[in-house]
Amino acid sequence: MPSRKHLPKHFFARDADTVARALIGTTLTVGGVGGIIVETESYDSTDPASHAFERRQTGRNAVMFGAPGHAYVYRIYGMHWCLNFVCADVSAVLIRALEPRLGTAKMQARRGTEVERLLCSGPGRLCQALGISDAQNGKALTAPPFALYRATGTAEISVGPRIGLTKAVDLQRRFGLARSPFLSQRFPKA
DNA sequence: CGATAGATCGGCT
DNA sequence: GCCGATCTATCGC
Repeated sequence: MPSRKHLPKHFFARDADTVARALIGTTLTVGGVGGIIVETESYDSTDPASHAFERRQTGRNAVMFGAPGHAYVYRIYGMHWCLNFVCADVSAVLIRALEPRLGTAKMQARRGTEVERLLCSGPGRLCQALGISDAQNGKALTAPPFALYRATGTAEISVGPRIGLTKAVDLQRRFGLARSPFLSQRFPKA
């Protein structure tokens, strides 16, 4: 386990853009398995791509209307899970990629590959590697099985358009650790 | 390398 | 009915 400080609950009680950027370089573990967050995306209620656009509450997105600092997990394309952190004012941050650090053997077994680059580089892969499913939906990020540890230093952050969307495709709400080999995709040049 | 197809199903209109 | 905050395999250059 990293001997670093846990992120406090109020870390998440800010707008999603701020939290998405601040999360780069922090360490996430679930049941002791995880690594360094290298890629995130932000979604808020003004964003047509958000599940909670215009604060429309549905059965699926209910957790986004609760307190910040909780996990919002949903199924996508009928077969993958995506992990989000709920932030202030009905917003959320999608966790898109980790640099694997802890429990890599377990991640390899769950993912069915030895290739480190393919363990947590993408929101669906990351959930499979960490054992995330709807069982974690609504759980607090400040208590087991979750653990989040503060970043050690500053890092150069890349910013660009988000991945896989058909709405609001030009918003610059994807954040990444610059030049990390564990990004789900490269960031566009300038 | 980029483009494309297929898998697969819950949530929402 | 339609479609998606994805992934993998496969095809073409």
